[in-house]
Amino acid sequence: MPDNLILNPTPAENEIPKAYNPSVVEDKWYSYWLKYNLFHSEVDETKKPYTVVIPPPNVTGILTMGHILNNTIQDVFIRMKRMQGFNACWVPGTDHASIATETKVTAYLKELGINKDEIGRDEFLKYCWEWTGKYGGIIIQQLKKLGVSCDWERERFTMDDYYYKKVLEAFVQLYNEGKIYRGYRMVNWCPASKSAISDEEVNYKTVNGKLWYFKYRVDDTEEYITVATTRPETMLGDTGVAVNPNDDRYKKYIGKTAILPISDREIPIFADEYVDMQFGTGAVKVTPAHDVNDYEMGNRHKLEIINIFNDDASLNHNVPEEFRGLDRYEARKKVIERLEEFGALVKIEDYQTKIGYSERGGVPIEPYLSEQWFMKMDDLVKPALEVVKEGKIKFYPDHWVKTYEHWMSGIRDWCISRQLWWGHRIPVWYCVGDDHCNLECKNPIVSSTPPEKCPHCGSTNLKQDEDVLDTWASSWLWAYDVFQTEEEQNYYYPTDTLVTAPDIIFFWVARMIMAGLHFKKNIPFKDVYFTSIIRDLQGRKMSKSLGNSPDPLDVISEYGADALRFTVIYLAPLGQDVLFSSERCELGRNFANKLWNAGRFLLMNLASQEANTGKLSLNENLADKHLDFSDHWINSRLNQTLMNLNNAMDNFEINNASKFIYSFAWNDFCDWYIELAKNRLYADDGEIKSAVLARALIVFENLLKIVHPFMPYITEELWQLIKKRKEGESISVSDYPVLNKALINPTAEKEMGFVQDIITAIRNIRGEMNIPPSKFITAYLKTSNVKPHQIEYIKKLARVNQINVDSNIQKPKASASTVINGCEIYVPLEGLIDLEVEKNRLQKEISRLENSLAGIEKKLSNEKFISNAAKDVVEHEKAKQADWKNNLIKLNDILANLS
RNA sequence: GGGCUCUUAGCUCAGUUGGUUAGAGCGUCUGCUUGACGUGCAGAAGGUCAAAGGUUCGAAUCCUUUAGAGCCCA
Repeated sequence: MPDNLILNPTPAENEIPKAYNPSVVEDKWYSYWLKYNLFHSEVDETKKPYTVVIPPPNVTGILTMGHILNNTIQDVFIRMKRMQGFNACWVPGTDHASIATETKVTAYLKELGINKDEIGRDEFLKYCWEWTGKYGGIIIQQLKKLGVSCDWERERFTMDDYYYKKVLEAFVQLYNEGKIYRGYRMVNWCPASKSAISDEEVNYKTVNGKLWYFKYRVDDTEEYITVATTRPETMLGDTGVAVNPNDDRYKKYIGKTAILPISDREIPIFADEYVDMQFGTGAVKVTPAHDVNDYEMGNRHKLEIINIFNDDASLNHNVPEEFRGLDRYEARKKVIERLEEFGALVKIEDYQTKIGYSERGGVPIEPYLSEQWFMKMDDLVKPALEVVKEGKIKFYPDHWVKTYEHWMSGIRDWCISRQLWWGHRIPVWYCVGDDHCNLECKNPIVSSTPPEKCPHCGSTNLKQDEDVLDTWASSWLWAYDVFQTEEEQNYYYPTDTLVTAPDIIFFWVARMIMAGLHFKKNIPFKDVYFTSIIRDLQGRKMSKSLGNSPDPLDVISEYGADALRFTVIYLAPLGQDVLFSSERCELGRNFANKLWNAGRFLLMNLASQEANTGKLSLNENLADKHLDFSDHWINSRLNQTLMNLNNAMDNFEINNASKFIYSFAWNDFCDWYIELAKNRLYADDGEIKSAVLARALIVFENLLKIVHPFMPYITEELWQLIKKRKEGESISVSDYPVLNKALINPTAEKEMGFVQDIITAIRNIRGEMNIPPSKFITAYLKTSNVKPHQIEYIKKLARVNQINVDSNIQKPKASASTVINGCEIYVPLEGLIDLEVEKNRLQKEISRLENSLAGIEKKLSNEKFISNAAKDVVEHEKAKQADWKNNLIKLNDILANLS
């Protein structure tokens, strides 16, 4: 129990606005939290850490609704744990986003008429840093508006010196372990960014394309062999024609050569099992340099490999003059024209095909042969798969485990080099050499610091690899290298919860698990929460190009950060997409306003009490005095809510948690408890008044605390208003309410339920009979169960000025009636009652009861039910049957005597 | 083609291991300036739980099939 409540001297009734105004409150408290450094964490062996690392947004990106959801969820976890006494540490930061940033800077320079290649690497990187400096802070500032409680002293960037070094060291270690190698392979080439990309960065789309049929003349004959292709332009690089060895149509051509039109090249016709006899004509053109399958066939049959593309997918010098320099789609048209002229175009069919697009560049990728760095996946994958299978790392929702397993089982080596400049430059040097070079000088020199000379020949003429690492090959160390000392890593790692969007499960989550297990010999996090995807009301993904994404900052200024936070959580069930529009934030705004007004009501009473008593303090000891069933009931509801809330949070059902809180605050506390409390607050006994108010304030403070992780600003404001706090105190570091199961009180809940049912029943009659709220009525309760102290509440809330209770009461004439748990309720309505309306009302209730009873009687007359069902289920059904029967008899009686 | 998810009130969704008269928010209708709140209060209407079959004393819930929607991977 805290010290005596000291009245906040400031709030007079007229100073508390009727509606909550977030804009004046939010900035005030955010600066306050930062001023007192409430979100900073230091190693403290006496406290248990709770660690979260932010999924680092692109440094030059701007805040999206996805970030809002993601970061609100993280903040709910971290704030709750902080209040629960954990050493909560949330590390924020940003990602350099190699391709995305470089693309933006390149485009910007182009506008200025500057060509990246002309200014060179160093100059270009200066522009990148300038760009980062200019736009890099924006998303961080936006996040602060959301009210997130990150430890800003720990803000990290993947290009920070420390982190940069760690990325290189990881590369060197893996190289020395033989897990990184260089190879000339076919990769996914993005012609827009002129770089290789990984398999995961390719998105396949179904497009309506064509299938073109060409005929190539078979050498030394007048016969032709017809092939089908979706990519005519690649025929310029054809070096063979393949057929299935079992295909009788083509057996006679195997071993002969075909004459490639346009280029006039002689290419072999050969047999390979890979060829699908059903596809097209059963004969396929083979372009080893530009198709993965063709490449493999080319290797098997030692075909010539002719690369026909430049790095921007225009055609190179390996094609006839007239095609050189053409873009691949221009070239396609021209090839088709030429073939048609030669009479080699047989036919064109519509054909649906899947085309891989570069996630970043947005253009179709090109299978392209080039020298790249690869990381072997086999050894890294095995342990990473195990920890998830064994449940050491848990996914929420858990169906992602299957997706993860599926991907991990089919993963190929990871292409980690990118032909870009912005990023972690591959720590490999090559000896350019001089006269003293020997054979070993051909080996790359791999070192996290620049070598001074070639270890083999001593030459200082070294050249660093031009490429940078895939961004994910840096951010996969995020879970621990954001901590910069061994002590910190030992304390904060493994982290606890990762909250991230499911679309980066492979890019990032899987790779962090691999890195954590490999480099730190421990999992990077225990629980992974995969967020919903935010869509618009039509169910479309929010995207810039569609323009269907509201600017979160606009939403915040219109509705308030708390409203936005609460709304997205309330709307986002685990594993389910969310259909969002900013108007939906009315839900959160209204809830904030409800809390505000509940607080306002209590504060007004506090102020008036202060005026009456002249006392500056409210004795909180009175909170245990003059208790009645409604007090036991609200404590029961509070603790039941805490239990539900804890369970929901333990299972990462965060939106359920928000619903429990919402319903407790609105339905239990505001609609019933405060309304009931008014009776005693307006009574004459000063001590009772104080007791009720003190109690209500305690419940309210607990309510504020459980709302706080969801709505930090308004709860801080109210928490500061209801009681004088010391400078630097904050609800965000106050003690979280602890569940007291002993206060969950079935008796009080039952008693309250009965009172609520009676009140609702009378209100129902009032509504049906069109009795205006201003008119007070008389009611009769035929029962012996209603206790005197309940009657005052019923009178107040049902707007009844006189209640007569007796087990032998006679039904007054011309009254509306109903039966609640055996209690007959009569409302005399002389002159007001419409007999027909009343008859219908009763009849409706009777037939509803009859239906229910019929069902239950069928059940109970079934011997198998009696013998098979659990005892308590049978008992329960029997009790229901008795109750309903009783009610039904009474209702029928009332109906029969209606007059 | 393989895998995963979904289909419950007009809309968006809850519904724990099968056992309540299937719930909430929004929307709709009716009434209301009831000394916190009209961003509100009170009341009401609205559902054969996608379809069919099966298991069971009992199915929105478990199983099978079908139809439709979406996502991921090839």
